[in-house]
Amino acid sequence: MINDKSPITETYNSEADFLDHYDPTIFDRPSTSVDTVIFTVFDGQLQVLIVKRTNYPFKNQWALVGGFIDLENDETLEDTAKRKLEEKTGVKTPYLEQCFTIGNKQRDPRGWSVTTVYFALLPHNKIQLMKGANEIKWSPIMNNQVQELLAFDHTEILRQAIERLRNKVLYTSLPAYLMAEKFTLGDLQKVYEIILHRPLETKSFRRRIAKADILEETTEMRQDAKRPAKLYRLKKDINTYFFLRTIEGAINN
Amino acid sequence: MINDKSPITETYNSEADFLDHYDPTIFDRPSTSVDTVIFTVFDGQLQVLIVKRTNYPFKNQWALVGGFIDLENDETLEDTAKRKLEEKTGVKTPYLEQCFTIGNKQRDPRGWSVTTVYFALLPHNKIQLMKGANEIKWSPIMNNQVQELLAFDHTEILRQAIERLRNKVLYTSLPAYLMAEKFTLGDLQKVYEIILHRPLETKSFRRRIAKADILEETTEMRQDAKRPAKLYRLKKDINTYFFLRTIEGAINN
DNA sequence: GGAATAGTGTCTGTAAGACAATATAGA
DNA sequence: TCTATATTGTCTTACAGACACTATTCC
Repeated sequence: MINDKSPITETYNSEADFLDHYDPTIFDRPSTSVDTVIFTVFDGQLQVLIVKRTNYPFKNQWALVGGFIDLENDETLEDTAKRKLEEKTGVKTPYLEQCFTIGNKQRDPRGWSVTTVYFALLPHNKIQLMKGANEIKWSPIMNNQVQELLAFDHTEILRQAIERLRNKVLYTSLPAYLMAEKFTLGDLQKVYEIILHRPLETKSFRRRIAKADILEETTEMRQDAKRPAKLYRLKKDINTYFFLRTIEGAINN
Repeated sequence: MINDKSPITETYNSEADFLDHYDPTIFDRPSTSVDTVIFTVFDGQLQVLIVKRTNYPFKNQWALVGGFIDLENDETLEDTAKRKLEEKTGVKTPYLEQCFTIGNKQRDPRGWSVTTVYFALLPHNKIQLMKGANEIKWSPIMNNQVQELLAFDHTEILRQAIERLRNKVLYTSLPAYLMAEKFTLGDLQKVYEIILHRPLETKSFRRRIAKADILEETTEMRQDAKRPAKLYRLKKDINTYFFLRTIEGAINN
């Protein structure tokens, strides 16, 4: 992998002159990819989208949705994430947030590799998984991991992404992005509880959501088994709300 | 920049077989770098370390401390950040946090480029800037920017890093990492105020710091002009403290 | 004593936690 | 009616904001 071309020794007259003679192969570069942890909630569990790899390395192992940057067609890193996400789910504009970047010598057997990890939140309803060449499925998260053995360091990436999500749910309205078009406050609370893995006080929860002012009532009610519940929908063009106080729960110690 | 080698069409017998024949030059890769926004506080101002570039592109312009990954010697991205930081400041283990990664087609005139941005917090005392081939200096931040015209998209990177720092200072003990060995509570409050750009309530501030339990008293006092103040020092092996409540200040709206 | 800075007392306000109480459906 | 879930009332607690007050130094 060591490049034996000689380093730049010439001097240039201007920025333009330099760029005219620029040789991108002089220095070796790490490989660069984007991986997206695509979360949804259903069956009472937080689930993550995984894909079976069809190529080496880690051929036939499950992995997070990701891939290399298309230098021709992707304008930005986020474009790469969105492109891959749309390829697999058909969804164009979900909640997408950059999480962190992992880069080191050992994570890829092919050598130095950098991956920027995003996480996406999708409502589960209406998502039709795009079955292309490879298998794809939702896998439930238990104990901060999926049952499948994941390729590369994806188990660790997943663990860190879950931690980030869980932490952020303590002080934001993020779970709203996991909901179907219409939902009840009970539904939303359930989603918070599934992610946080702990029951919340109903009264406090409703006070918080009311304060955030991110929902609007619909005229409809959900008629389930017992008392009907009012259906809400996320207001248009609403940003994630940041609460000034965190839900009680061990952040420190 | 388009690579004209043909893509992989052969099939391999095993992971090992694949790796034996792996050619890293098949696909073009973006350039990958690390930039670190090195903050300190002195003269009543938040300051950032900048270096004058000696090479193209942006020759002779000021820039954040950064550089390319040394694929041979750096094990991880953070190693790259630490190496560059030590080269410039001589400091080995400051507070260092990964901030975000920017990758797009236009940020570098040489083409697709990805940079992972870290921010570091250093106490100003005792730091001897390492004057190597190039000029280096602290530049005060006013209005979320420095006076110098920075290379690449570093002005924007700096802006975002400041935003991140400022936001985090509202609910953490981060500024403790900017302090000299011994300091008074007044000193610490001043640093909070400089970063937040607003005066804080002394009583509330002291309550918060006491709650965080990150400091220990020394027996010494600082004898300044008027009433002496008790000197504190950061406890050993203390983590950043996360407060459950944010200091009042517009996060939403 | 006066000025200046260090440090405390204490009242108010806001939102979270706890939990009891009430409301509305179907069986 | 009873049961289950939805929804509200309200008391307590924790901690931030406001601001007055006290303490300690030098002049």
